[in-house]
Amino acid sequence: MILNDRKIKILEAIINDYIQTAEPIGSRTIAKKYGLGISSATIRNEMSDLEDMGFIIQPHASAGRIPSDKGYRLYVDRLMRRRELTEEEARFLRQVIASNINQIDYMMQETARAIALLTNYATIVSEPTVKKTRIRHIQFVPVDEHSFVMVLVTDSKVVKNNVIYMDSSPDEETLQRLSRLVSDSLRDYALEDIDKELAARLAASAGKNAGVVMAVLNAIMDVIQAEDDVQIYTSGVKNILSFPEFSDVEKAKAMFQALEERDMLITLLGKNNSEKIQVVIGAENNLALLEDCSVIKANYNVGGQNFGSIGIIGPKRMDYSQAVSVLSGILKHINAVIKALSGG
Amino acid sequence: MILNDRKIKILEAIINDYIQTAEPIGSRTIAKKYGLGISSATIRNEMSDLEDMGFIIQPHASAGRIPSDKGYRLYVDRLMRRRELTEEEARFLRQVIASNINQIDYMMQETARAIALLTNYATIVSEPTVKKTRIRHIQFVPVDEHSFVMVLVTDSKVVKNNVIYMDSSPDEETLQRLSRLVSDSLRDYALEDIDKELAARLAASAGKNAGVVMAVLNAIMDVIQAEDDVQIYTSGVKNILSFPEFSDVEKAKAMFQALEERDMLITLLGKNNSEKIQVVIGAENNLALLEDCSVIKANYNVGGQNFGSIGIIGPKRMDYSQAVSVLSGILKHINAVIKALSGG
DNA sequence: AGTTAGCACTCAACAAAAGCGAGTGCTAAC
DNA sequence: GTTAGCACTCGCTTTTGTTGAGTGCTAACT
Repeated sequence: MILNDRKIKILEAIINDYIQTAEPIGSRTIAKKYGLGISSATIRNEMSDLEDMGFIIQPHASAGRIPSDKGYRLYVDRLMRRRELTEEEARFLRQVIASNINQIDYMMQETARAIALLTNYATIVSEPTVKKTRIRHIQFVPVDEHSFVMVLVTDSKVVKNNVIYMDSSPDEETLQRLSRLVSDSLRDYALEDIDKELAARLAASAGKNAGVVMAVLNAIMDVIQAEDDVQIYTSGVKNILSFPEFSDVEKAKAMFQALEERDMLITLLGKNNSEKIQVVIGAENNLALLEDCSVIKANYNVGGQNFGSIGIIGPKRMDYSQAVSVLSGILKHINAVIKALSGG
Repeated sequence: MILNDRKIKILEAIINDYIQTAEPIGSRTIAKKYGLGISSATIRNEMSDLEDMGFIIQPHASAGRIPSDKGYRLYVDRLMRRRELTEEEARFLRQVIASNINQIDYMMQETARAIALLTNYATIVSEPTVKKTRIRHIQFVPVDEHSFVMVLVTDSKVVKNNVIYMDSSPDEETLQRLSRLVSDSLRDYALEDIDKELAARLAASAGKNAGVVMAVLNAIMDVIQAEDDVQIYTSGVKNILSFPEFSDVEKAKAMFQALEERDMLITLLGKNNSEKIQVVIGAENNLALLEDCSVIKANYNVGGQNFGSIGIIGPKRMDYSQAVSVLSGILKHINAVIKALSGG
């Protein structure tokens, strides 16, 4: 059986309608609503074919049809019209990014928020670990008699700070001197390469300030530990409640639960270096808990090897077109900003 | 009519039962389940009195009774037994706080999380603004040719950092010198007192580095702006879905919406200097959207005048006893830690 | 006077039954 | 190849009963 033009038109009508209404649609309704110039009976025959070919499904005998995963796949790959962002949306995204360039982690959180706001879908963002990045600079800043701050800048320009408490914090001069010592000694070390042994060695060279140096290195190791893997931010999870497919509280709860499982989200965002936008439909993600969802995802580049990802999660009948547009729009901005900042 | 001992016992039974089951309870069930040594008919008479006195309500004619706000109030004020935290719970709280003393904002976020985890209620935490705090130290740390970090320490020991981008960032020596200049000039200034005029004056004194100084002061003003008011963190909002009173998706959605309204949460946490734990029951909070909820809240002290608040939000039939215990437990730890850290 | 058994009454909640209507597949005519 | 027509299906909504937990009242009992 061949997928002729008319079948495609009908399939398109079914999918568009279902995306809008979340209700199965029947032949008569298609005939009336979408003037295809053919009768409901003809549509009926074509729909029967489309079902045989696996593009649509009948949830139960006397109901209309809904798209299958395969149907959505066809739609996304060949039918969907990619729409442009409106000037307003583009401006909003630009603004969110521009006003958060000072801290990349914060920027990614805000990005997730902006996407969720714009699309009304849940959004997850992963931020790459700093483990593999190298130390560029360390500086100590006095706080009070008992504490000082260690500021750590990595070569991916991530800034971490950590307050270090001591019985008695060194004076400003000493801190300054130690800053230089530690900074010079550790420059270009990868964070993950700092271990107890190195710490001991460096502490020894600090003479009577060994305790301070030791505390600092412990703090650095804490940073690594805290970041164990990637950082995951979610936003707009509550949007799930708006979709009729989750109007059963139990289902909604399951979704919430799923979206709190770090491991699952990491799997979901996947690990690959593609810079393309990927669409994962329904069971394609191989996660039983999320088989009723689709994900639009893409990677963004943070200095060479380090990829973070952004994913938009919605029901399978999500507005793929919009989600793809928004995601591609935001990626453009992020990549531009990151490139510009990293002194390109 | 007098609230004699027997009435109180019955009221207590009603409330305890309702907290557990979320179902109205009738006289016969009380007689059977709570051996009070009187018949259901007697209980019936007493319940009729309790209803007249406004402590309980009949949701509809042929249903049992549920506690009214007034009933809960009596329960909280006079009947409730305050239970101790288990050793395990206490250990958990201690550990959460201890492992986050390095950054107070992060600590408060984690605290919210811990409470939500322990109680299964939604938790909100507010962190006081830094506007009124005074600058203690400012230090610049180089990042790359185009940027450096400004680290700002206030007298409440809050640390903020902000990446500053320039066409060409000064070299390390210059940064060091400027750090000292700016730090010395601004020490003891309240953040909110930094304005354009002061900025211009200081920039002028920096000679050819006026641009750098100006950028820094803009960044500081950004910090103030970003913090416009208080910072609010929420956690465990999804717990709401577990309560039968929100099993209707629309109601749940309304709650989610409400818990995203900053202004409402700020009102909810209120502003007062009491260090006591306060219980706000149902409509007492004067927020129509949250009239079906109760809040257990308390302030914690961050250096003198600055108060942040923690609030636990649940349905009116929440386990007040547990919530109060957890909150008082955590407050003890937080106050102890903060006092210890602030070099007391 | 306080307590209790007994009874008529109410009403939400559940379940079965009935009817509706959107949908299908098939057939026969165009 | 297309379409009108028709019998049939079956989930949804509405209706109608039925049940049972609960009440208030009365009369008898301690």
